Formats: sequence, structure tokens, C-alpha cells
Amino acid sequence: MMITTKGRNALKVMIDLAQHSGEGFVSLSDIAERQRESLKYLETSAKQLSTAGLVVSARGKSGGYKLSRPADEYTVAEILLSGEGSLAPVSCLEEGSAPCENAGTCCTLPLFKELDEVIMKFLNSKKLSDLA
Amino acid sequence: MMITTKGRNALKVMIDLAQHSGEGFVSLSDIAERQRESLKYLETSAKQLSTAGLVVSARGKSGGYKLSRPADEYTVAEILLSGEGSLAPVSCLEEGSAPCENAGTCCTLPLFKELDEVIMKFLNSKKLSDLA
DNA sequence: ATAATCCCCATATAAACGGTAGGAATAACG
DNA sequence: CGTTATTCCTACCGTTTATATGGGGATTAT
Repeated sequence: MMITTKGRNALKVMIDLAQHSGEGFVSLSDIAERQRESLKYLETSAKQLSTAGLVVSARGKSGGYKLSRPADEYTVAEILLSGEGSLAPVSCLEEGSAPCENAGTCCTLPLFKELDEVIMKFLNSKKLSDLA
Repeated sequence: MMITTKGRNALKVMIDLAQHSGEGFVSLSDIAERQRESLKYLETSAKQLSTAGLVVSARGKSGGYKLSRPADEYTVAEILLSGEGSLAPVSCLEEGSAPCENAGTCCTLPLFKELDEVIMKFLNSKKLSDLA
């Protein structure tokens, strides 16, 4: 599986925020209820989105989250990346991973590089506003 | 990760067989040596390919495996599928999995269906003969 | 103060991943 | 018939990842 619940939850939070933009800060408990997800689990995704700068958070009563830019300026790729860390279809293409020692002679690597490009091209072409 | 060592090994076996077609049955130990993979681990991939009908096997001395069709009649997709079971980018699109109860209202499902199509279109367009 | 909210850290459970081990069945070959 | 090379079958095992859950601390509007 390339995209797990982490990425999907990140996306769900962002879609919900996009659908309720202009309402100030939206609390996670509201999002959890609408999206039928566990509040506790969504907290993880929301914090990652906040750390990545994709959303702005406000603590305390009547706090919550809101988008930091217009919805059409987010690509689906960057949202999923915030949840997943990597979207590479094979481990040898993950950034930060130990480079495969057979990379020079591997007969499959070029194929997977192409696949990665196809996937990223698609996910970069999709905007958050296309989903909300 | 969408494509693990299982799929990659299936592909490596097929590529090796394609490169040595016309030599009759090729033993797994030869393939393991050339591809620098464990014989024991490749056995799993080879058996799956055999069960799926992608290769023909012969037991006993001077046995081994060979392709059951010309190399240009295999898509990379079917080879990877034999190793992975599924290439779906999200679990809710895997065949045989319990259908997601929120499928009707899920705001992300259409996106992932599109992504799945993009991936499968690419992997179906690539032939084994392109890699060998 | 109080209640609502995000933030931080730790834990739990199950499944998947990446193999390994031992041996049975089969077939060629001398 | 015995040896050897091979696929086939079943089981196991340690590590990592996935999917969460729980408790409590920090912050802030009211």
C-alpha cells in the first residue's frame, strides 16, 4: 500500500478545512464528527499539517485549524507527503534511505523511476480545490 | 510502499528468463547467482509465477523455469500482480477486501480511483521485452 | 475559574515485510 | 538402482509498519 490512513486523514482534514474556509478556525472535534474519524487519530495528522506549514493552528477555546493559503494553491501531492513522508512506489527511491548497492546495474530501477514520475505528475496536477 | 521485494523479485526472475530464453529450462540457482538474490527467497516468487501460468516449470535434474509466451506478450502489470497480489494505491481499492462503509460519501475515493487507473495504464503499457 | 482546544509522549495490537529452514517429490543420468 | 539436481510444500521467526488509543499538559476565550 502506498497511501495509508495517515495520508488519507491528512487529505480529509484539508478537504474539510477547505469546505469550511471563511469560518475562522475549525476545531478538530468538528472535523472528526463530520468525517467520522477518531479525534485522537486526526490529531496526529493535523499536527503534521501544522508543522509542515500547510495549516495554521490556534490553541485554547474557540481555537482550531485553518488553511494557510487558498485551496487552489495546494497540490494533493504535498498534502499526502505531509502524512506519508514519502510517496515513492519502491523503497530504493525514498529520499534519505540508504542507496541500493545494486542501483547501477539494477534492471528494474529505471522502470520504477518512470512510475514514480507518472504518479507525482498526477498528484501534482490535482489541487485541493478539485476535491472540496 | 506499493511495490515490495516480492514484486521486484518476480520481475527479476522474468527478466532473467527473458534474457536466457531459447536455452531451455533455466534453474533458479543460476538466476539467484546472476541476480544476487537468495535462492530460497526466489523460490517463492518463482512458484507464484508458475501458479499464475506466467512461466512453465520442470522438476528434477536439469529442470527449471522458462517463459510460457514471447517476452513482448507480458505486461509489467501482470508480473508485479503475481508477486504483490494487488497494486492498488489504497486498501479500499483492493479486490477481495471488505468494501469501505463510507465509500458512498468518501471525498477521497474518486481521486484514488483515478490514481489507480493512471498507475495501471502505465504498468500495462510496459512489456517485459522493454526491460530485458 | 471553567471549558474547550491544541500539543506531547507513551503504549498496544495486529499485520506485513523480508527472509530462513527442513525436507518431500520428481526426474535425469550413470 | 543410487546419486544428484531441481522444484515444491509447510512452517517459522524477527523486525518494522500500520492503526490506532490513552493520559495528561499548555493555552486561551469567555
